[in-house]
Amino acid sequence: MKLKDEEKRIRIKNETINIIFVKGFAGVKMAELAKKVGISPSTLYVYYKNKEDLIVSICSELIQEQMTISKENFKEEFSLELKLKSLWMQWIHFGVNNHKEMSFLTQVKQSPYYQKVPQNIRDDKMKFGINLIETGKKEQILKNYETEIILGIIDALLKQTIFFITSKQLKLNEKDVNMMFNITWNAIKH
Amino acid sequence: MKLKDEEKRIRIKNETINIIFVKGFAGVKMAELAKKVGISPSTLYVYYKNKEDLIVSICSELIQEQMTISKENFKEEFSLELKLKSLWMQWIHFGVNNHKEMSFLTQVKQSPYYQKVPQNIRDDKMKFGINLIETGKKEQILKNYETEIILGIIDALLKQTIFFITSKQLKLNEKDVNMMFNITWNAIKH
Amino acid sequence: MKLKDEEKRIRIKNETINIIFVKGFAGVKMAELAKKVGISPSTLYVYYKNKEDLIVSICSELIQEQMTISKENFKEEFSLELKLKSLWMQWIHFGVNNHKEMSFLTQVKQSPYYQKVPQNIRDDKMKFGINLIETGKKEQILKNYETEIILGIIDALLKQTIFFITSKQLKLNEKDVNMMFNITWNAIKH
Amino acid sequence: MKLKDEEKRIRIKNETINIIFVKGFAGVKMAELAKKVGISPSTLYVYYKNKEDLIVSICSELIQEQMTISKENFKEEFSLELKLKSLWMQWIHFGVNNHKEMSFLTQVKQSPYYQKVPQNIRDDKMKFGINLIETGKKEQILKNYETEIILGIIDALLKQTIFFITSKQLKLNEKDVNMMFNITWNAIKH
DNA sequence: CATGAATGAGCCTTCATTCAT
DNA sequence: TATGAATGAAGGCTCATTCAT
Repeated sequence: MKLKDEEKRIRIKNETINIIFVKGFAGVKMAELAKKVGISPSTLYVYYKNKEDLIVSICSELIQEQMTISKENFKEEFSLELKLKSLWMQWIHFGVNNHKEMSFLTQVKQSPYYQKVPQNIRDDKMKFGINLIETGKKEQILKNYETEIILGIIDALLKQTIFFITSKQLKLNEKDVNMMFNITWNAIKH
Repeated sequence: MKLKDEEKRIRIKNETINIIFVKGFAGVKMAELAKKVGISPSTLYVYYKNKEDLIVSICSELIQEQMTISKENFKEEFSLELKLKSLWMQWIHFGVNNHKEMSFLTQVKQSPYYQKVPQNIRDDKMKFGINLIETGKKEQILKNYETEIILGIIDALLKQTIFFITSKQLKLNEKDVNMMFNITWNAIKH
Repeated sequence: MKLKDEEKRIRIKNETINIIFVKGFAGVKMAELAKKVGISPSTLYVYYKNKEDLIVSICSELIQEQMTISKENFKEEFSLELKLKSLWMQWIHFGVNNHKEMSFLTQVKQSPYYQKVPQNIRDDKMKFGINLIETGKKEQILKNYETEIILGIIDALLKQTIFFITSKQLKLNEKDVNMMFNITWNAIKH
Repeated sequence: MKLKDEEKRIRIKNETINIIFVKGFAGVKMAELAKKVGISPSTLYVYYKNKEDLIVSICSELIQEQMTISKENFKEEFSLELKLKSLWMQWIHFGVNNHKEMSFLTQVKQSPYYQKVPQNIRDDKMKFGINLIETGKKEQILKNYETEIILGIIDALLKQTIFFITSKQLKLNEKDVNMMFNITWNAIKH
């Protein structure tokens, strides 16, 4: 019984992400969402308090999934460059394999709903990277830029790489992805 | 006989941009917009056919303004690096001084309205940069990456720089902006 | 000066009739009418007090034109049958040559505007026919039905004949028109 | 879970017909209609997709009701004259007892909405009469006029009869209705 | 828990008419 | 007189949410 419910909740979540990917943020109509999931509109309200709760919950879950992945496969014995590269690759994989989810996050971040995502979740999101970078700066492996700047550069080039991969015109191979990482690394390393 | 007021059209435009900046894309309600401009809702329809026309027209105008600026102050005698840096600085200035307009464009691009912006306007937007880059590749000053990749790298780091400048926490000085250009230049130069 | 104005009034009238013929009664938008006439919407209000006045005035004028035509070519020395046939032919001609005007009248009669046409104009409309019929009944040439019934029968078959002529599928010749009159005459003659 | 209420749909239908009868075609305002039915305006959209659907659906239903009635009580063994008279009487009864519905149909037919009534429904409407008439022409009982002409004559006199009966001034008795049928029959019989 | 009908609040848009020149 | 901009009043429709079963 409990399992079945959880499965329905997941279907709602996936369908929401899908609709936003296809029709954009304004395309999420509760009635249409219900129809695609194959349930009644009012049943949505059994699983989520209201539309805001639906969007914010999914958003929070996605952020936390993203964080969890960062922590896995993290080898303490790697050099900073390798640690970062390993993270980079994981993020690329996550971004490419969860293209729709990334699109969802991008759109929610520009909407008023993002304000409602609990502060701690929004904060935690970057903590992992921040730690890594601050260590790198202390050990004088990374340039002494403000942490936000280094993070921003990584983030900008990472997202651009994912965009390249998922865009239909370009077909990036593994060498290209390495190249993009090298650009990033050269930009921030001492 | 009152004359249609170009100044009024501009006020509508600015107020629209302002509302989108403050409340996001879904916040544009024709009635509220009219109120802020100080006219009657129906008067909006004297200047713009409907909401879509309002958004799309403003978007088209902004893109064209942006292009016009690229063409000014373009010195044929400069080296490629200086040409690019000059463009870079202009774009930075434009982006920083037209922060709200940039936010408007970003949001429209993710909305279905962007499809309605005339194709030629959407195309022309990048032509200027494309020419510069292809010349640079021919002269072996730039790396032989696909043009879209070089453009994408420039675009990602440019936007990130503008974000740094306009974000409240960071206060980038001129040296920092130069630094961001150097990162970009190093990433694409041979 | 006066002439020019009158000519403009007539253009407004004709365009109104035309629009109703093409787009139906709901199609008369003051702004569109003005555009078709080639004047400004506000100029309409120089010639007609408001929309109701426009419709009602045109309607009244048309009814009176129709009446005037009945009186012309009326030969006192004709037999009743010939008088009626002569009227019948005139009405047919009027209806066919003023197809759009007839359509206008038909539509106005079913609209609330018709209530605003002065009672005396609405009454007078039929007086000519009424006199003829009452004389015919007295002289026992026509059946002794109530006058409204005889008038109604004539009216129904007359309009149907006009409809036949103006409908695209049927092409009535003169013989057919005579035939339709004979049907009518047989229906009412003693 | 409340069940969609067929009875409510019928109330909407009747109220629509009523409003058009009293206020004419332009008088149908969704909000007012809802008020008269005793529901919320948005509830109308549960039963009909939009205003056009409301009008067109009701129109189609009425046409089909009218056809169904023609088929009932049709005696194959009757002579053509009796068959026609039987139809005539049924149509008269229908027209008189469904005065408002007839007024609805008349008005819709002159509006652009009528174009949206499915072609097959519009076509079928007359098929019954057409068959009867063509048979009559073959058997040389009816005059050899074009079928449309015979149909038109019947239709014109039928509607006029209904108008006589429902008009307040005249009170037709059964004899008068017979008389009107005889006029019609004489007009078309050989 | 599940549902589909029902709704109120709100939005975009139209249009006859008036205003100001 | 002629005009085009300006507008208030209204109408159609949507949609998140609740009601009643």
